[in-house]
Amino acid sequence: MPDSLHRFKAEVFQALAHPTRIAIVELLRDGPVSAGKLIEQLGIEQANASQHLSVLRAKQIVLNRKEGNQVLYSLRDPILSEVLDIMRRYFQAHISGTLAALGEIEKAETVGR
Amino acid sequence: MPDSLHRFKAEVFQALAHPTRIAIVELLRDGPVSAGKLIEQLGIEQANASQHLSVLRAKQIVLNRKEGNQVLYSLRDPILSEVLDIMRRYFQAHISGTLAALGEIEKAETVGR
DNA sequence: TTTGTCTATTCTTATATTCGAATATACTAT
DNA sequence: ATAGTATATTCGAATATAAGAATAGACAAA
Repeated sequence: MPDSLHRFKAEVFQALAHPTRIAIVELLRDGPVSAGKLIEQLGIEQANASQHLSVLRAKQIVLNRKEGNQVLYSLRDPILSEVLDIMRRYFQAHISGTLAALGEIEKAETVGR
Repeated sequence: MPDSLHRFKAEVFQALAHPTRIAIVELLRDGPVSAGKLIEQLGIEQANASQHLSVLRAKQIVLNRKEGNQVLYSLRDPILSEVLDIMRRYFQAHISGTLAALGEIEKAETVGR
């Protein structure tokens, strides 16, 4: 039954399908970071960050351990950094088209008009 | 502003964050396939498949071209297959844990109880 | 033109996600 | 104990996504 594989992958993608959560994964790339530091870097509400961390925890993207007063988060598997690296290449290969598709650009389209 | 990059990546992940759409991408791995063939392989409602294809089109994951009566879909960039390959490795590395996390297993947890 | 086949869109309903605000819990220090 | 700091959870409102049913459009064959 291949669909449980698909479901699993879909859940991982779903967990990564938010700008804040991608930012979190990238911040964890070089080693564990405390929740507080993450919140500071992200510049968002504490509760909101905590919710996103909760999503990543639920899908086992990140691990957390208490360190005295605070909670250290880390990437469970660096393989996920690889995925983001590939996404970076993908992005670079398609910048113009994808930015346009995302509605980030309306200029340069009207050059020939 | 790094956040537009994050937004872009998040949108791609979002597009892939559904079992049916993952299945579609995998079916397109070895070359273009018609919408009809896809629907047949997926075994879902025609309308539903078409909606998922629409999502993939909107995010530029797939390309489509009319071929007489039908519409041929293809992967825009095979790099996405790579991503799925990596996901497969990720999955294999964490099967038991992730299945448990996805609630697919309750057995073997009660061994020591 | 009419009919049949293939594909896309729209509509509705059900469910999920996201956010901020408020609250709760855990640990440290006094 | 009490107070302070760090983190998590709960709640409610707004928005997004998913599915089937029904409909529409595009092309091919007669």
